[in-house]
Amino acid sequence: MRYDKEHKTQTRERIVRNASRKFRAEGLSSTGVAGVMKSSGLTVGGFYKHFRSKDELLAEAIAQGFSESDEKLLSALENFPPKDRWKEIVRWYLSKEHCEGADTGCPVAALAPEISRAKSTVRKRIASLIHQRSVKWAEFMPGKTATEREQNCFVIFCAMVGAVSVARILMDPRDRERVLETMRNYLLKSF
Amino acid sequence: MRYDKEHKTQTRERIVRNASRKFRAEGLSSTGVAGVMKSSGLTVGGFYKHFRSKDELLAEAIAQGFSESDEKLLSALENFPPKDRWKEIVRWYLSKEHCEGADTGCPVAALAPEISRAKSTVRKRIASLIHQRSVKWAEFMPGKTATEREQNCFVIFCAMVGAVSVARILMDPRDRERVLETMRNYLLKSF
DNA sequence: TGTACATCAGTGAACGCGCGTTCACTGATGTAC
DNA sequence: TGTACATCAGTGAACGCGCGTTCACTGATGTAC
Repeated sequence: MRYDKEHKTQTRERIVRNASRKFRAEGLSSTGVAGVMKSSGLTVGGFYKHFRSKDELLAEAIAQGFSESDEKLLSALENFPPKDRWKEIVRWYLSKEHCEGADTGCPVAALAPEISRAKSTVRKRIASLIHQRSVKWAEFMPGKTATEREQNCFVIFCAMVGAVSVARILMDPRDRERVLETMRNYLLKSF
Repeated sequence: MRYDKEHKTQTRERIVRNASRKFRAEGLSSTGVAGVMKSSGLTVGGFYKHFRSKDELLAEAIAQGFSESDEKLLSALENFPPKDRWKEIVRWYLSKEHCEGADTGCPVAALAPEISRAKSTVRKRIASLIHQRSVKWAEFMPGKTATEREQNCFVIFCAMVGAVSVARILMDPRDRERVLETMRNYLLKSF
């Protein structure tokens, strides 16, 4: 073979990583296959040596976005005592950095309505990822019982998704910060 | 003239109304000018007798979506005593009907991330509509002072946007209903 | 009252462009002899 | 050790298609004379 054994795997991962950012930054239908390949230093033709279709890339890129943003979050959480960890999730999710860095942030806040219009194979996979993450996050959440933590997890998660989605529409940075701050204060004092 | 004086205005309004639904149902970049004209019983060519560009239609269609869904909501509110009106807003926004009828529902829940990627002329106009509506809704919201009501309005609005956005991704109707119900119960008991 | 002309909402073909996908090809390497 | 061949990640041109936009045209009507 022309390249070492791991070369293809690495190229594929690079494509997925770049696609993941492009999708979150520019949206699902505005991001093209050619652009993704170019941003990975490749040409269009090679795409189908790695993926069967754009939809296959889509699903993997969003999955990558979940694990990427989760990894960043969960490793930052280690420095906090278990009881305060949910507060740290709230602070990170509703931070100026996350609001401004859609390309490296939560795929749900960046793409929710477009995902709900995607092919059901894609939708199904993302729905299951949301579920998985919700279970993972629930253990950090406030609440006495597991059910309570799970419910609070969904409430807090959805509330944050909405706040970031709305904040990102606003043009004035001060307006954006006000939306984030209002939600942050509210959530932190309510649980 | 070929048509009566009001004909052109009526046609334009019809195009905006149809576009408004199509945008909310299919997304901003997936909805084409030709499709909008066809759904209004017209052909592409005539579009530019009414609008300077797709972006001009976009802004007006989203504005139309706001006033349409607000009108429906506010008229339903008249049957409830002022103190309970915010609860009715929550019940409507988090209803199964609203979740399933994106095309006639709140444009923010249906389009937030795509709006935040739109041209700044469009974004600016929508941001101001969100602001206006927030002021209008605030008077129904719980809270002792105007500031408190305004803040609660943003918290409740964002939380609902997130819940509907997330619910719409899920494929199982029971999962969707669970997300909506959890948020509904939470908001109604928290203010 | 009758005729010629102006108006203008709407038509439908055409424009260049970018899309997702296909395909014959390249060329550096590993393998067989 | 040296040569011929197979492999296969990546290339780049081409495919049909739908997009936003333009434009010469139509044809029913109102207006001028």
